[in-house]
Amino acid sequence: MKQETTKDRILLSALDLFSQYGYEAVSVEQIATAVGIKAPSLYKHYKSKQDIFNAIFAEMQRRYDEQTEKMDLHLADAAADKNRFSKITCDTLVKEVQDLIGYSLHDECVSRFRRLMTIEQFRSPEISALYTQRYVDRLVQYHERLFAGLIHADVMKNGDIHSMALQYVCPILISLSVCDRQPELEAQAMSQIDAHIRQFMSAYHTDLGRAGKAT
Amino acid sequence: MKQETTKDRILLSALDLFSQYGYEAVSVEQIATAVGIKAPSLYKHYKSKQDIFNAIFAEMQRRYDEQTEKMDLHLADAAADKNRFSKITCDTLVKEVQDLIGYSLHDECVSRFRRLMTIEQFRSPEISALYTQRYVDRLVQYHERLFAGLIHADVMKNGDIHSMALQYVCPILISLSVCDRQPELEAQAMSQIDAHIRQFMSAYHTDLGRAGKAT
DNA sequence: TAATATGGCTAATATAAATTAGCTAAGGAG
DNA sequence: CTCCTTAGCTAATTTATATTAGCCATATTA
Repeated sequence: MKQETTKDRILLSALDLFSQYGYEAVSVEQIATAVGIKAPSLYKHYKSKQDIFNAIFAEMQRRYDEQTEKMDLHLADAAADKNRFSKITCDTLVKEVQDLIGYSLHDECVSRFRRLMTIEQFRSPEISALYTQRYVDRLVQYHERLFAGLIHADVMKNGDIHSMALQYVCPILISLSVCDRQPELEAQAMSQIDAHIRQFMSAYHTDLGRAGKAT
Repeated sequence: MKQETTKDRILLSALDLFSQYGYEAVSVEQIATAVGIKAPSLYKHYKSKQDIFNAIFAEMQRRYDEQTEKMDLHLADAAADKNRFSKITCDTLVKEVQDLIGYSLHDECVSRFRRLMTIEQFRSPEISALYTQRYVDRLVQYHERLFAGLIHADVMKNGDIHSMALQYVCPILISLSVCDRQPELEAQAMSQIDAHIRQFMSAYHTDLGRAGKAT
């Protein structure tokens, strides 16, 4: 319930601008204007432009850690209860992915920060590694574990789990990046993801009959 | 055999710098220094910093059009000779992708320009659309046509061609972007791509027996 | 050879951007 | 009520950067 402080609004506005134009291309003046104050006033809250950037980074790292914890619990949950895996259907997966994409695309902070990372990813080896870790490896690893469970429960055919996870996750990641660039393609991307998951399951599901309408 | 002119060296150096730091973050002074001349001398060759950027864009567009034409011919070639499709094996595909990735990663201009596009992709709707077209759609469409041929030749199982192309291409695209960020992971990425293609073919090839060592 | 265009240079200019200094009003703590 | 911290402001400072002006040597061409 606490009202939005100026300090927070600066972060929000800066993230918004940085995610469109990149750190260098945005002036403190622009940030200040977006917040509705004058540039020198910013320095009452942050000691430099770089400091604003760092604060954004720290805050988003905090949120990320939070969310990672949730995902881990979610998976541990499913693993604890063996026969939950056998209940997983195409629709379950579609729904899960839709939620994920919806969140990733529509949470302003999350999507803006991802765009910012995309723009700044070549700046340092640390950011590069962070980007891969956060936006590729984590999702792949999550689905490796998921598929391992599904194979063990005889819901999915056996195979190279890593490659399977890649084939499942990468089209989703690419769709996400397309939507980051061209939000107007979101509906189309979502329906492609839907088709992709059904096709994927029709290829890898043990129960071929009802897995999808792939034709 | 014509020697490298200063005008060209400026483009090269500018592309190199832009692809690391982004347009805004690079000064004309840095470009000049990289070329080995003083900043004002640049203006004997290009009328502004923006003009350098535009020239890079135009030149890379030219090369791109050239290469697209080649790919089209390559495909038309294969289509003309029906039974060439049936000769396509896992190894053929692996080799083709290795060549493509090798070129995309090791041709300095191509890889730097892709990084530049990645950094600047949110600047305008035109660049956004160009990026998707160039780095996603084109490869997907190419493989849709390839797979259509392979299905028709009964080499691959039938299915949703678009989804199949996505599942094939996207892991490759993601690997490429990982290597752009972290060149040290290239060997690992290549072997993952190899495994991916074998797994993909083991899932979609009609002749399951010899398609891959996926286990 | 004379004339000219080319491509380099230094010095100058203009502007934008980040940051600092220092004033002031408002709101809470003593 | 008084004091002091907070958070805003304007004005000033510093530095960086893009670009222009104008000089000079070399090389091409008539």
